[in-house]
Amino acid sequence: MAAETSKDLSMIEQSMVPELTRRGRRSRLALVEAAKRVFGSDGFLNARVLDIATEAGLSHGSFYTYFESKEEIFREVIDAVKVDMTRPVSTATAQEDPYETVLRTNEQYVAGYRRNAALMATFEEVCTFNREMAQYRASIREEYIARNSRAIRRWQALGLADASLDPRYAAIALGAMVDRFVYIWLVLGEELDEKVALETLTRLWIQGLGLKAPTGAGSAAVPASQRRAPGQKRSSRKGESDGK
Amino acid sequence: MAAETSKDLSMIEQSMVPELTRRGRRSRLALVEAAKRVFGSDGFLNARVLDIATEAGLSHGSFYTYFESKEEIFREVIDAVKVDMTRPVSTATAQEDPYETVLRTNEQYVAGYRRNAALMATFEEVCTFNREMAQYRASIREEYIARNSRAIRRWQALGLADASLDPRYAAIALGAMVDRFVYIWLVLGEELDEKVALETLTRLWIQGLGLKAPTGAGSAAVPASQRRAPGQKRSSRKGESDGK
Amino acid sequence: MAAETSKDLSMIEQSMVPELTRRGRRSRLALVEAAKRVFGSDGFLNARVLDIATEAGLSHGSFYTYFESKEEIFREVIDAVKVDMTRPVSTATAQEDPYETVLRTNEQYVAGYRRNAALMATFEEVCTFNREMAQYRASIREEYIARNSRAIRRWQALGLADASLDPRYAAIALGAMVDRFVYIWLVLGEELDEKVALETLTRLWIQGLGLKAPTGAGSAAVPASQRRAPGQKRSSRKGESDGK
Amino acid sequence: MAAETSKDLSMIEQSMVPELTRRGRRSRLALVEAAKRVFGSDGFLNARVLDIATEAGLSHGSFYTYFESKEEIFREVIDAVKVDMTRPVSTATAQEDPYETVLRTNEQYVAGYRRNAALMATFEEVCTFNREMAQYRASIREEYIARNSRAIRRWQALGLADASLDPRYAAIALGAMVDRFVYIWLVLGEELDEKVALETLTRLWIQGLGLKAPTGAGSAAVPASQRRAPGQKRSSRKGESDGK
DNA sequence: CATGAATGAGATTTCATTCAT
DNA sequence: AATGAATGAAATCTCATTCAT
Repeated sequence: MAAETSKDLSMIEQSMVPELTRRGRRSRLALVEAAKRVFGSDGFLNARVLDIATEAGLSHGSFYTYFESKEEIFREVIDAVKVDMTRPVSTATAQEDPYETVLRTNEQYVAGYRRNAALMATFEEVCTFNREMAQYRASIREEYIARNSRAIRRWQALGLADASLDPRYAAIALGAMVDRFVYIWLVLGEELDEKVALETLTRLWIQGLGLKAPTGAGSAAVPASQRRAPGQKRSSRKGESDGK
Repeated sequence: MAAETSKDLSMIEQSMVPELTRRGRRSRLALVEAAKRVFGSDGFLNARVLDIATEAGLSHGSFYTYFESKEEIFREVIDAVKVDMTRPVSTATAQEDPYETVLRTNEQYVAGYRRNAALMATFEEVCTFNREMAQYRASIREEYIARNSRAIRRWQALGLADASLDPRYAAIALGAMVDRFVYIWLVLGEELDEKVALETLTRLWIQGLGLKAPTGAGSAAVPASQRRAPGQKRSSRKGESDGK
Repeated sequence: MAAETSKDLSMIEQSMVPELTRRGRRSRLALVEAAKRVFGSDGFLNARVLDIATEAGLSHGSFYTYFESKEEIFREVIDAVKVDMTRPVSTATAQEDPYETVLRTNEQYVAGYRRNAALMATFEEVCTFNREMAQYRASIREEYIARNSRAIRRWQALGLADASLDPRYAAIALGAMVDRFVYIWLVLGEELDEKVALETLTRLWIQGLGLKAPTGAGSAAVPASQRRAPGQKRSSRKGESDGK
Repeated sequence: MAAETSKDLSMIEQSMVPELTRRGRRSRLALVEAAKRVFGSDGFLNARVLDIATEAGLSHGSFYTYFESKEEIFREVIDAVKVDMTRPVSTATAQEDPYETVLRTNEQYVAGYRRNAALMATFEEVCTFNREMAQYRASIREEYIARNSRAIRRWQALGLADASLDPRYAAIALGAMVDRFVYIWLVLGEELDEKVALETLTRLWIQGLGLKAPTGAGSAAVPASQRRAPGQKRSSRKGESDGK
């Protein structure tokens, strides 16, 4: 579900990049931006250092002036994604009712995910075979879980939420629901209506916890025409291999 | 959530492997079994054809007598996984109440996932970069979605479930929840108690849809001692690269 | 000075090369022979795996079927050199007088060195920057030292040799003299007369230890015409870099 | 054996470096001193221009203001070593007897070698693959040979030395002995006692030529405890590769 | 003079797949 | 059928040297 601050991987990086000239900083930045594009469209495995350098308008050897490896620049890219995803968009009013709170949070998560969908796909890719990235993602997930656990516990204490639910387990499950739903939608290309998607997720979340959702006025009615046959439509990804 | 039959990828294979001597069939089978072990412990990228052949007690080159590529044998392995996951364990009594129905289905899904956790991890890995596998998984997902959509629509028609929910969207979301939760648990190694996990998933599912769950008698209380700090513990996977 | 048996590096190798077909053995042998030629003419640093494979009539990837690295095949080449250098040419009659003994030994050493001069040069090259090779050479040297120390001690015990000399120090020094003299001669290309060279080395050795050398009948007289200005003439080495 | 003056390589350099400001001269000197340290500890191949510049407190690019290449600065370093090795330490009394003369010379050689052992190791390294350096070393060796040949011829003329020896061959051999002995000792790390080492070398030299050495009073007796198992111990060299 | 960014040649190594026996 | 030898594409990374500021 929601997003929050955490210790970034970038701390290490940032302390090591101080002494660069203006030109150097420009080149480094160009590499990072190029890496976002290349990783976003080719995935991690298919991305070549040469592609990134070329895309940045640099020679391939220059890459190594700024980064030690493809992994290192990927960490930096992902770190930027994380920062972007967790930027405190709306200073949510704490007084809102649970449904509104969850809805706002989901809206922000979707907005952030949408901005970074291609890179999130690549992040998932890397997490399947790279231990360090998997751990980084686990730490991000843990933040979400901790935050949501606290919210659930609070609602339980107020007698609003189902007390028989284990807050941590519920937080893991509901976080998984939102995260995976959005992945299916924005990465795998399942065509879904944003309004309906958000209302569905939020209502399931709220009702699942035993909280009260607003009566479904005109909420979730969707024209049948918007439903299509499933299947992957990752139009944003070019140059895919067939899995050598 | 639940599992069901579908057109297997294996159909193509099976029609192409008729003329095999007894010895040939034994070798082919040995390769598939070896591939399960190797893919399960090394992932797809790190698995080498040589390893599979050796594990099967065959020479390197013999592999290509039976399979055209690493992808092909992987498809066959995954197909076997799918068959195992969808085997109609309990012929569920249709009269059961929704909570029991969903609980049974989730139990079966977890049991199946547990039997194939290592290969499911590898399946996820491959789906991140291989279009064909991603589509295959999408088709499997679609079966689950279709089936669950129907169940939800039925419950809505009976006045049992929240009519304001779009059945397809809800089915996608709840399916994503179960699938991802189990992945976090059985693949990423989040240590969770099985009973609590199943009860949590089922209750969120049922209540999310506005159905009635049994009052949480002794259901979801978990000793705090069972909760641990998160983080990946995929002990079953050896030889992982760092993602070079 | 002299040569002798020792534990070869080859032991490890040989136990790992048993299961090769006739064709495989032929290829492997071709690689070793090619490596001798390439290392001999290009040195170690300038030799490329590709050159060796090509010289052996194989593709460059095939090299790695038989050897893990340039280092590994070099070890094998050097091991063959060592075996060739230490082959027990003449089972020297123990009764010979010291001068004759030393002369025979030096003759054999020179003969062996001459057969392997190009590779000895490369061996020296590698020993300057590779610890393992340096240690291997040190172990070979130690054999020579041990053997010569014993001989010197024996002669001292018989009252034939200067008792005030430390046998080990003398063995190191005299071994260094022969080894380096031959290197200057056969590797660096100092043009010297073989007969004079051997007599000079032997006489210095014998007299240095205080032993009796035969009166220099017609021994060491060399026409002045045979003496030329020094300077490197390593005609056998092509493709030398200028030390990039 | 001994050391002496010769035509330096540096002549060329010096004539090309006249127009340097005070600051320029300081930078250039800093580079040479830095190069001595870096070449001494890393060898030639492993030494990077970047390391030298950094060690000198200069930027990477500035190196090329003063030197055209790594080779060029190495030549200058080696030239300084040569000058240091051949500095006329003791104004030897010509009247001394041969043993004393040789002993003094060897003492000086050892002292010089000891001051420059790390760089002498690197010099040897470079000579194995760089023609120019090999020739430079050959020219230095030739000086030693010429000088010692003359000495031997003088002693033969005086009836002191074995007339059957060819002076040049003997000079080459005895020079090789001293040079290589000292290399084994000071570069390869063979642990030896200085006094015994010098007496052994000198006695072998003198007696080898048929000259009279002083009766070995307390000369070459060494406590057995000082003798250790051989093997390379080049503790002064860090960052050695394994010869990739 | 100094700087440090940019260049690019070059070599190693892996492994899926093909092929000759 | 089985074997295992042969192939070669591909990608990473290093570092001496050049160059623009």
